[in-house]
Amino acid sequence: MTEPVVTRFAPSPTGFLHIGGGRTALFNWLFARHHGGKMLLRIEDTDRERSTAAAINAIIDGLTWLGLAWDGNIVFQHTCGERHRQAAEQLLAAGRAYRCYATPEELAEMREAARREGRAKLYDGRWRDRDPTEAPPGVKPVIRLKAPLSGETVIEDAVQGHVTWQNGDLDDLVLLRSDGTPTYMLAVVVDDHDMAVTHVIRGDDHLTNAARQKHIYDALGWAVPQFAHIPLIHGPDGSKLSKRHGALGVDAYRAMGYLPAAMRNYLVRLGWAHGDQEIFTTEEMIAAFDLPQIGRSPARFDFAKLESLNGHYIRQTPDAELVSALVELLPHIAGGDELSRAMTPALRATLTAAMPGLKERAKTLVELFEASRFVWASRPLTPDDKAKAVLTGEAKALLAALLPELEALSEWDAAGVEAMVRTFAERAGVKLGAVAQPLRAALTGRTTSPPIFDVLAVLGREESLERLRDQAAAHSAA
RNA sequence: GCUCCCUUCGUCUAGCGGUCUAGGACGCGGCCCUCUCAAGGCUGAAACAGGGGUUCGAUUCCCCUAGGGAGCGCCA
Repeated sequence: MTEPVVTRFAPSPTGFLHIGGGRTALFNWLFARHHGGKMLLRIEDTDRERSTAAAINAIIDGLTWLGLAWDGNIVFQHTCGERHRQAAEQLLAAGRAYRCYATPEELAEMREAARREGRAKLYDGRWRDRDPTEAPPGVKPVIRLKAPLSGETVIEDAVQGHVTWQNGDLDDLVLLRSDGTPTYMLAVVVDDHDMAVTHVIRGDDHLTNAARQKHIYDALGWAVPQFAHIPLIHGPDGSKLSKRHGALGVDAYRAMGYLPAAMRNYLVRLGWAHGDQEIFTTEEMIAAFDLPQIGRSPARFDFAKLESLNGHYIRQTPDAELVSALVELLPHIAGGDELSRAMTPALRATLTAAMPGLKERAKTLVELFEASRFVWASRPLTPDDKAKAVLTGEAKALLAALLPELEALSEWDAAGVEAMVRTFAERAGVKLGAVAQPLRAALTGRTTSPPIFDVLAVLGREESLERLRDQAAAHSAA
C-alpha cells in the first residue's frame, strides 16, 4: 500500500498572493487531488512585522478566488516556535549541531574572503569543534548544523531529476538565531515533517535550499519528502516576474476581469502540457496532471494567450452567471459604480438578455462592462467620434425615413425588425450596412456592438424608438 | 565571483533514437462568412542556439562553448 499524498502550499504573507504562488498552489492542489490526497496550507509568518492580518487575508482571498481549497486548518508557522527550538536542542544534544559565537563582523570578513578566493562556502566552521568554554562572555550564540564536510548531497527531484552538490560547497547553516528564534531552513523542515508532507512542490528558487534542508532531515533522522521544484514564471523579457512587469498579485488579475477558470487553465499550461490539449476543465486537469510532464525551463508570461483563453471562458459562461461575475467586479472597475447605482432587477434582466451578443466579443469582464454601456446608458446618448462620423446627413435622412416604419411595427423582435429593415433598405436602394451602421451609431453611440437587430430587441421598442427620436430631434435642430 | 538549473516557431508547448517534408495553441498575414466588431471555418509565414562526439541513424543520449535563469543572510 502506498502512503497517502500530502502536499502543502506555504506562502509568506507579503500583501497579496503572487501569481507565481498561485501557480504553485494550483500544482500542489492538482497533484493532491489527482492522487486523492490532501493539500495543506501553511502561512510562513515567522517575520512578525510583515505578517499582518490583511496580508494573510490576501492569500486566503486569492486562493479562494482561484478555487483552490486547502484541507484542514491553516498552520501558522509562528505558533510552532517552541517545537522548532526543541528540534535544534535535540540536534545540539546529539552532537549534530553546535553553538557558534562568530560576530557579524567576522561573518562579513569570511563572506568577503570566500568571494575573493572564489569559494562557495561562506562560513569557515571556526566554532564547529571548538571547546564551548572558549566562548566569549556576553555573546549570545546561534546554533549551527554540523553539515557533512565531504561527499555529495543528491536530491532526486521529480521535476529536475538528480541534482548533485559537493558537500564541500555547502556550509553549516544557522538553525536557531541568537535570540532563540528558528530560521526558515529549520522551520520548513520541522513543519513539513510534522505535517506529514509527502511531496514538496515549490518554485525552483528553492532548489539550492533543498540540499541544505536535506542535511537537516538527515541529522534529525527523518525521511526526506519527494521534492518537485517547478520552474519560475518569467516576465515577457525573460527575467523573474517582478513589480516592473506589472501585475504580480492574483487580485490584480481579478480586477482586470479575468475569470478563475481561465487563470487556472492558463497557469496550468505554463510549464506543463498534456499532448496537444489546450482547454481543460478542472476535472480534466485533475485527471491529467502529474509531475513528470512538468518542464524544466522557465515560462514567460503572455497576456495575449491569457486573454484568448479568458475570452473562451467568457463565451462559455452562462449569461446569468456572467452578469453576477460582472456585478461583483463592478466596485473594482473604473466607472463601475455608475452601473452599480443604476442596477435594478429589470436592468439585470436586460443585461442578461444582452449577454449572448456581448460575451461573444469580450476578452475580459472589463471589456464586457465597457461593451454593455449602451444597455444602461441614459438618453440622450453622446456618440463617440467614430459614431458621429457615421451619422452623415444622408445617414440621418435614412434614419428619419426609417423611424415611422419602425413605429408602425406591431411585433418587436430581432427577426421581425430585421425583415422590416431589410425590406426598407432594398426599397431605398442601399445596402443593409448603409442602414445598419447609422442605426448602430444612433442606438449605441458606437460603431461596434452586438448585431444591430439584437440590440434593438434587447433595448426594447420604447427605448429604441426614443433613442432614434433623440437622433431625429438633434437632426432637425441642426 | 561561486553553486545549481535551463535552451524546439515571437510566446506557451508536443516530441521521450528512425513515425520530423518537426505537430498543436496564442499572436501575425490571407481568404470565406458578414449590418460593425467579434466568434467560427479554411489557409500562409514562423523553431530543433553553435560545435564536437556516441550510433547504421540524432530534435531526442554524452561533452564543450555561447546565451539565459535562480540561489548564495542570525530574509522567507
